[in-house]
Amino acid sequence: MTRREPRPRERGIPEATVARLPVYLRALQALSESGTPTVSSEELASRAGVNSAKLRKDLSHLGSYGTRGVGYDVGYLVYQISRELGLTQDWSVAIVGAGNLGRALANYGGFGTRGFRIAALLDAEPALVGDRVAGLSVGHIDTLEGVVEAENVSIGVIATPAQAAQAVCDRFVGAGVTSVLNFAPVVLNVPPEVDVRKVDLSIELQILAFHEQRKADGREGPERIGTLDAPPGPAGGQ
Amino acid sequence: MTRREPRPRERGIPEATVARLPVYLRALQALSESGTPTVSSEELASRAGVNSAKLRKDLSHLGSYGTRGVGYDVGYLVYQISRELGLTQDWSVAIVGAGNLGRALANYGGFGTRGFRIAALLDAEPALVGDRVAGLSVGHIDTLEGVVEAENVSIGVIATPAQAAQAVCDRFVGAGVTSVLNFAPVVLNVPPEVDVRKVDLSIELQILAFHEQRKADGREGPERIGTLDAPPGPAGGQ
DNA sequence: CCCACTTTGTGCGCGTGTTCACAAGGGCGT
DNA sequence: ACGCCCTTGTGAACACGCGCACAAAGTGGG
Repeated sequence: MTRREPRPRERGIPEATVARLPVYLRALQALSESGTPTVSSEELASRAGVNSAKLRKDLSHLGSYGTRGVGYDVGYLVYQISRELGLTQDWSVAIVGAGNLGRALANYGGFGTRGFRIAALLDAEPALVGDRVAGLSVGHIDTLEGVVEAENVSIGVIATPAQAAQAVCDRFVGAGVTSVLNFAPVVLNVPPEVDVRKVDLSIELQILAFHEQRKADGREGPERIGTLDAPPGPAGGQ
Repeated sequence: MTRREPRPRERGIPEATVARLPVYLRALQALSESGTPTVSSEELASRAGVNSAKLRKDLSHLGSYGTRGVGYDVGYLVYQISRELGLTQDWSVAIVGAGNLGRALANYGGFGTRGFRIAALLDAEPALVGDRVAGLSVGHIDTLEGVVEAENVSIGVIATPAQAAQAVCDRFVGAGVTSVLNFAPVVLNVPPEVDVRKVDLSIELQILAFHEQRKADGREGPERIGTLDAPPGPAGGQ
């Protein structure tokens, strides 16, 4: 019934590959700027921090853009990857939350790569409205729907506190936004046609802490050291 | 030879599970605060945005902490997950880069969850040194090694521009830091014993753009529309 | 004390992703 | 024009993660 199709891979590029294409693109752009005309899979893989076989398989999903015995033409690959990622057109982005994070995002060098345009930076706090950040003026959250429509915003960025995130998300969705990038530490509920990606600082830190603990355990000897281990007990916890 | 062991899963918890534990933990903490004593896998899974079978399997890696017919004791699970993630001890974190991003991170509510202590916020820019952010004073980057040693920092956060990232990383590693959280858009080179996690805004945006383009293609009709498709050509790129 | 109901814990099949290893293909020197 | 050497593209084996579906286990009511 509500069975979700495993997304029949609309045109054949695996999700894992899509996630790596931007990394390749960045490495290629650096090569391009340094005037390098061609690059081997080995070299590019090393710069992207991946295995060269994986790189070749990833690129093979886009087509046969390499030349055996030579490598890949840098400029050509940049173009092909950009096109595949949809960066040959401009995407309008609206950021909600003009705190430090929202400002950091807005200042993030033309949003890291060309292809993205910040249509608006909005906040609920009247004191912030009107501030100038990265060449644009902070708008009030109530203008969200208007901006989304007028500027044809398709990607919404949520840089608000956790409590506000779901409400902002709902407004984005209601206004027609179909992709959301969420920096707030909450799980967002959205209709299935909307894509959500989450960036969560504290989760990343906790994952690092886990591995760090592993390493520390190893160093201090594998014997269970005297953990002051009176677990709350399944009955009385909290 | 340089064959990398596939990491024999030191104590049995799959990486994918580790990445979800913090999400469960957050949901559980919310339940705990609202006074809920027990929760079923179904309910918790829904709040965490995952499948309930997956949740049960994840939790089963920590041990048998549920009660059949009842569910999980919220307080007890909070404790067990915290312990597994290493959050029952405090980790010292140093942040390099006191721009908007660094400040956003420093202000991130006691770093999202207890278990982390910001030992220092450093920057290379003399004009920023001495600023007070989130109750601490911005230090100079040259004090990095001293701080790492004195405060026993094991996790380094890089919130600098791309050009500076590798150098900062090298200093972290040289000073004995074994986990790095990198916000700069570069691939860091580190010795194998160091863990690096990357958070990259522009990559996330590009992935969203990819899917957005897919959706748009679908809407405009599946026929290849007249892409002004004169690819630079493998010969003349750049 | 037993039975019906609820919910956990997990065996299993499937799809995805990763890596090795090699055949196919193209350039370049002679 | 030929053959060597380099690098791509991919078949196949393997590892991993996911989700279904069900047996095991504990609860509460009569």
